[in-house]
Amino acid sequence: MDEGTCGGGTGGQAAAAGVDGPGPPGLRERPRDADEARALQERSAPLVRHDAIDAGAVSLVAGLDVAYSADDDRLAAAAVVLAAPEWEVVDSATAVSRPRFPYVPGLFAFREAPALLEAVAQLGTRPDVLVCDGFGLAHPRRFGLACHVGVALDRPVLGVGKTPFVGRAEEPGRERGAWSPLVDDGEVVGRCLRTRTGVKPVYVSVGHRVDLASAAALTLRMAPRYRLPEPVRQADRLCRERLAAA
DNA sequence: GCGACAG
DNA sequence: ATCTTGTCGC
Repeated sequence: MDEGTCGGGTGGQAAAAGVDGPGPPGLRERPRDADEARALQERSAPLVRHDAIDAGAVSLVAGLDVAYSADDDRLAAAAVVLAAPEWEVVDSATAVSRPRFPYVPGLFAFREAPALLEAVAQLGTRPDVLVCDGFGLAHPRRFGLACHVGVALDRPVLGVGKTPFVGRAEEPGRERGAWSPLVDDGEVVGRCLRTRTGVKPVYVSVGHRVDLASAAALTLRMAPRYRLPEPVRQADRLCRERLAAA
């Protein structure tokens, strides 16, 4: 593990009171190369669980996102916890480090997950669900970032992507709440969901310990006003801010 | 073989 | 991801 500077946040100063955990082997280490990374994903994919959860009963959600520096090679990860039903920020943490893996479509998690897990470990709050900016099962090997983070933490995680990666979906109805299945290789790997009437839809997929219907319902509840779920918007804002600071 | 390819 | 202003529309 490289050096990494962490910053606690809004709520608890006492670190590590929230989510943490060793998780299964491999997911917290850096693969030697792309082949090893792919093998690790194939080995981990069977561990993903789909559990139905009551989206309306979820009260604490953590949004996760990463920002990259324009000039140097720093990267900042943020985890922001929001409380339903108004989604006000109740806790947050950040971690600054360097990418530990090159950007390769499909191996995205090996780049961002280490810093994200570091930020999550700093939280003083234990969220019911975590939301990643990216995909879960909607991935070539059915093990995208949301699955990687979910299995590593053994916590409920879902992914919300802004642009399609794998699979195809028909254009959902124009109204908020309309959706269509995201299908890849004959398999439903996610859902194309319209969170705002007349606005480009988002792509929801299962990360871990949550099923697709629950993930979509929760995504809609977390996005009462903007296209992206509030936790993701807040995490996006915080990691950029953290990068702007020294 | 060629192009596409989450952030 | 990042480089980047104003502008059209609800």
